[in-house]
Amino acid sequence: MEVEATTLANKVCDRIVKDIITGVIAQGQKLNEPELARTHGISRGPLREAMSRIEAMRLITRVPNVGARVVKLSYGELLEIYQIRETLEGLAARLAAQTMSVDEKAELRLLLTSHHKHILDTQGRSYFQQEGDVDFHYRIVHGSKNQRLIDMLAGDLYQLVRMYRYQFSLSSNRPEQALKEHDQICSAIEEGDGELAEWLMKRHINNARNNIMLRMQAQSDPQIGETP
Amino acid sequence: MEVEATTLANKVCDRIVKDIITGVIAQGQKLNEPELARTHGISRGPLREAMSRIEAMRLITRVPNVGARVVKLSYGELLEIYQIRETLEGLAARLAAQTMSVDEKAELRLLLTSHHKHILDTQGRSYFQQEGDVDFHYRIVHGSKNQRLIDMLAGDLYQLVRMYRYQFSLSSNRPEQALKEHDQICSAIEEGDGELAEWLMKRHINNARNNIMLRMQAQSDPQIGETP
DNA sequence: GCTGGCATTATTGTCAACAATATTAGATCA
DNA sequence: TGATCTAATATTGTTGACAATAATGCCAGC
Repeated sequence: MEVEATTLANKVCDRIVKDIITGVIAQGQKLNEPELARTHGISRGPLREAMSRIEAMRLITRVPNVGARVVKLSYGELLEIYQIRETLEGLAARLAAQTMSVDEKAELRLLLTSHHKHILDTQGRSYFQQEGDVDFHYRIVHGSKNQRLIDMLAGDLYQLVRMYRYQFSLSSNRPEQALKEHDQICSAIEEGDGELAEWLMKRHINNARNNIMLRMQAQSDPQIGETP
Repeated sequence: MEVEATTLANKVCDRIVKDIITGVIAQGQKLNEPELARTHGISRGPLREAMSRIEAMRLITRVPNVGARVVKLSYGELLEIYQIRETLEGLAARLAAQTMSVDEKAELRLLLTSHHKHILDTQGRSYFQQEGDVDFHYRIVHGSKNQRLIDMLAGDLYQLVRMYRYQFSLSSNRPEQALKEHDQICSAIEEGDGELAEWLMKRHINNARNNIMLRMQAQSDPQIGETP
């Protein structure tokens, strides 16, 4: 695998994105250019380029002559994202069932067995299962072989999902159920049944959404909807 | 409508995007920063910001320390885009049927009648019908009220579609048929039948795709697939 | 005491020069 | 003649300073 050969703007971009996703830079917070530049030890030029990229993935919003702020997560936007993920990942599953090679299918199945073992080992501690979930979806998306679809799902959209998971602590509380659904999807893909894979994936994401919505309402998050 | 209050980078970004879409800057062409900056009468700073934005909408690709090139359109990528449009605009149609106000529905119907009149007037000259098609889809997308969906479809993806239409001269050669399909979709939306609207929209885009693919194969485009 | 306008400050937008990397041209050698 | 290394050139990446715009604080007037 290739290593470096990148630009300052790229590196700082990655670091800032990470800080936003993990909440080091809070929602709605203003980004001060000189300060940020100093923090990361670079000049404002590359920093602004990094910010342009972050703006493009909609993690910050920029107003000319005013500045940039981190986006605010909201219940409604999470709903929007899940609606889109449902259709798009459904498509990905259908394409994956049609185009994945036998090797790829075998690896996908292998991933599931390792998840199964992991759930048995940890008995419900679900943090790693969350990453496993990510992994499973990630592979199917890439299995679609549709580069633009891959970029959309594994790029910007996925960053947002990660941000919600981090900041709202939305790790799955139903790992066994999720794994069962993954298993069904995997089987459909193995059999090359695109229609079924699509339907199962859409239901899977819909279940995840309902689960998350219930829990978000339960904690009736105080940091949402304010205008400081 | 608000007017200016924007930045140099924004304006130049729009101009370059337009040049790329219309083919003034050709596919695969290298973008020379000093030259481009001079052409537009600005410095390299804002130009690079503009290029970052254009890169984000995937009209150019950038390699660190090497430079930026305009993307090359290909048969395969057009297929990818239409696959995505089919699912995403299908979703938009369903949501639109569920959430559009009576006023919005009335305006949509009005748009169709004006298109109908226009087709009768021009007797098949389809260029304006193409823009009309854009208009129709545009309104439905916005009628979905899903901001992220709107950004995805009316933003980057749509620019690409425009680029293909310009450079491959892919205006519709079946305006009457398209109008009929629009009419069906509009009716479904008026009745609030989301499922039907989604199904009709997907079929509509699928038809458009098949039509375009046939014509692209017919002209057996020479500029596709080369690696100069 | 509050509001409106003005001066000050801070922040963003833009520029031109410098540094680092890649590309090209030429020369040397097999 | 062809290939390879090297020097010259061009292009990209980065920096710090300057200009323009917005945010802040102060003062006068009601």
